[in-house]
Amino acid sequence: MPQTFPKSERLCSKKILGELFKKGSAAVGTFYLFPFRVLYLPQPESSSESNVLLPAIVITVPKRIFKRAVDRNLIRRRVREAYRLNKHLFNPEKPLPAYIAFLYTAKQIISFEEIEKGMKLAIVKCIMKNV
RNA sequence: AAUAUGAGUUGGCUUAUCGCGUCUGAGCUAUCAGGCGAGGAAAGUCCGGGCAGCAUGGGGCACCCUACUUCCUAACGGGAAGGAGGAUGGUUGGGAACGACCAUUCGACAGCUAGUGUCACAGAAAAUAUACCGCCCGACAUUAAUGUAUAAUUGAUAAUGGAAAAUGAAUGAUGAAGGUUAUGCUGAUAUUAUUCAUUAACCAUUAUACAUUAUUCAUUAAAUCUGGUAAGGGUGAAAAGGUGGGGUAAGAGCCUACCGCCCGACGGGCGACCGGCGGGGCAGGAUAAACCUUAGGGGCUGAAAGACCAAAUAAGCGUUGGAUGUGGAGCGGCCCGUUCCCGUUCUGGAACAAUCCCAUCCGGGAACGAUCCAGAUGCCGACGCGGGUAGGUCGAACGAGGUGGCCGGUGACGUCCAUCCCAGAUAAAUGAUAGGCCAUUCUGCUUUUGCGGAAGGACAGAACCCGGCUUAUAGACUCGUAUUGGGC
Repeated sequence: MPQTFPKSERLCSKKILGELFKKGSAAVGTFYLFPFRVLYLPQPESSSESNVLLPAIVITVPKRIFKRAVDRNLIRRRVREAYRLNKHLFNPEKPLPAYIAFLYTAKQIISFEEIEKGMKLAIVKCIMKNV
């Protein structure tokens, strides 16, 4: 699996984002794992012919905690890098979630090693839950 | 050299791997190769402009902004040069008040002499120069004190003289009761006269010093009144031009010299302004970042502007098809429909009945219908237009552009020439890992040099674009100034 991160793996549609963050939706699965809070949506049944696609993800860093844009940029880039280097953990033969949101919830900037460790655990847990 | 301070420049470098955005070229389906890829502030969003849409006849009011002069600029609240002023330091003139020169530096610097308002606390007083305190002349004769003079009075002391009264004594006189034998004698007590002594109120005279009272005069103080004052009142951010001299009852630009201030014309400067000259005794406290006045400027909204393409979808429009249905011409057989006639029933009316009239249902009879033409309405369907959602394209990366040079200008800046293309995303690219170097901090060994180890790299992330301003900024470098130390 290539370690690329093209546009198709980034969640940009406002509609889907609204669906993902809609409060109380039964379709959205959620769990907490330091330093993330993860939201995900399963694949719709109708589009079963394109099941080889990897999920589209979105990363958020709260502005309320990190006031400066530099800090938010740094965290987002580290999280994205951790996902890019570890997304091979997703087994294409098993059903994958379609959309994932990683919400960064730590109160301070943590190092790349810790983020990578958390990301690995989060991906594994995501697969387990989705099955 | 160090330190402080001001101004300016810079704002870690590099290699490899894996990635990201964009452009170009191959492929034209995977993909591959190459180029480029955050800042001086990208920040705050405080000014100004480009650009875009909307609005808009002219003028005025309101509101907002600007405010020494000249210049630069597309424009500005920005910048440059200058003017006046302030602060600090130095030199210097003067008796002082106050100046002159030099260096550094600061600042929104039109107008309180258009009008209105405000001025806490302190202070006599914060704008009316009066009240108050104070100072001075005068009046009044009031009070008090002192002094002088005169007069009176009272008291004290001393001396002299007199003396009521009291007490005592002496000498007389009278002499009751009682006693006694008794004319007589005695006779307490009492009364009284005289004399003396003591005490002594009191009186008179003289002397002494003092006191009191009254009057006269003088001085002082206090009070009252009239007037003159603005020198003084030490508080305050700010006190009614300042200093010296004269002057005065006390004072005062009241007078005078100097300083300051105001006015005038003259000369210099594009101008702000400056210079000397002449005149004026001097009015005008501060505050306009109070309202306000004067002069100049400002249409409103911002790229989430705006333009375009366009699945979906509502209204609407056009073409066309279908069924329904209207009118005319025309044909004619049934069902059926329409029309007319007859009968019956029912309703209503003619006051009631009869009868008649109107409309309706039912039954019977007669006539019409094919087809063609006309214009219109509603329904259903198809296609197209329209509309604009999801989405996409443009706006949007060649520009008041950068760099270098000549020339002009004190300078900001401008003309010209050469050269370069230097981020362009849209849930939003610049990251991760590993290594080396650089600088910093801590630390071990080491006399230093040096050899190691650890930490970790200032402020901070483009979003339509420019010109500014403001704010943040570790460290390094350059220049100026000041102080200190050292050397020549």
